[in-house]
Amino acid sequence: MREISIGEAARRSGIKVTTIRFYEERGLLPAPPRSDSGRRIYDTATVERLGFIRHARDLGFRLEDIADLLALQGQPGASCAPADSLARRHLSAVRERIAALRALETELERMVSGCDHTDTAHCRVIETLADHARCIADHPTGLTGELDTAGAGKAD
Amino acid sequence: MREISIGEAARRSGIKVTTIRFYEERGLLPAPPRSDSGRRIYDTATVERLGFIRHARDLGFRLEDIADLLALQGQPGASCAPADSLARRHLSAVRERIAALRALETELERMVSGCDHTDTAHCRVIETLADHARCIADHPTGLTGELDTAGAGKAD
DNA sequence: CCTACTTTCTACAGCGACTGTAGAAGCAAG
DNA sequence: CTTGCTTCTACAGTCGCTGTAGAAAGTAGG
Repeated sequence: MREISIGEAARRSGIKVTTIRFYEERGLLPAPPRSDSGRRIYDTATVERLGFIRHARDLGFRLEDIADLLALQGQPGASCAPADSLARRHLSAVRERIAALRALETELERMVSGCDHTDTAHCRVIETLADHARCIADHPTGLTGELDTAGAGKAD
Repeated sequence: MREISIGEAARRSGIKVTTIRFYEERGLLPAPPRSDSGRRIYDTATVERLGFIRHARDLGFRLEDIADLLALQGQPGASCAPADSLARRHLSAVRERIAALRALETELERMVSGCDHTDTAHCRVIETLADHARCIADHPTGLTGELDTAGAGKAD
C-alpha cells in the first residue's frame, strides 16, 4: 500500500477528508499527484506532515503559523529562533487567555451563587448583567478572541 | 438630548456603530424609529439594553443566549431558572476551557524550555510537533472551540 | 455484466460575531 | 459653498473548518 488515498490518509492522520483538501487549498500541503481518474495520491511523508499539522492545531496554533513551522521543519540547519519565538508568543497568548477566563469564572460564580431563584425581577444573574458597575473592576474588557482555538481534534 | 443618534449610543454603550446595526439585524434590538432622513433614533432604554448586551458579551455569552436573557429580563415575575441554568452551563464551559488551556500551557512550556536554540534539525519545538507520541497523554484531543469568546470589548 | 454502495471529485454556502469596504446621502460649521 | 463628519445600505472578508449538491469512479456481490 504505497499509494495512499485521501480517505486512508484521513484515517491515519485523524484529519477529515474535507479538511485535508482544505489544507491543500490553504497551502499547508503541496498539490499531490493524481490517479488517471483524478484522485489524489499521497505517501507516508504527507501523512506525517498531516500529523504535524494536527498536533500543532491541537496546541492551538493558527494555520498561518503552522505553515511557517512546516517551512522551518523543511530547512534543517536553519535557525530555529522563529519557531521558538512563535511558540513563546503562543504560550503567552494562552496564558493571557487563561487569566481572562479565570476572571470570567469568578464573576460567573458570583452571579450564579448569588441568585435566590425566585423570579426575574430579583434574579442576580439578570441584575448583574444589567448593571456592569457591580463588577467592572473584576473582569477584563479589552482582549478579544485572539486565541480562540485549543484542544481541537474532532478528527473523523 | 432625548433623541440619541447611533453614534451617541455607540459612545455611551461602548459598542461600535456597525455592531449596533448588526445586533438589530440579529434581533437583539428592536428596529428603532427613524428621522425624516432615515436615521435611527434611540432612547436611554436602548442604551441600557446595549449595556446589558455588552456585559453579557464580555462574559462570553453567545448572542443567541443573550437574546434569551433579554427576553427574560423583560418579563418581571417569570421564573429565573432558565437564566440561572444558562449561566451555570456557561460557567462549566468556561471551566472546561480553562482546563484545556492549562494542558496546552503545560505542553507549550515543555516545548519552549526544552529547545536548545541551535537549528531546526534539533529544535525541540519542531520535534515535538512532529512526534505527537511524546505527549499524547498530556493534552486534550476532543474538545473543539465550543467556547471561543471571553473578555471581549474592543469597543469603539 | 448489472446493481448497489462507497469514495472521491469540484464548487460553493454556512457557522459566529463581527469588521471592513464601497458608494451615496445627510448634516454642521466655517 | 465647501469641507469633513456621520449615517445609510449592501455585501465581502475573517478563521477553521463543516455541510451540501451533483457527478464520476471505484468495489463487492449476484
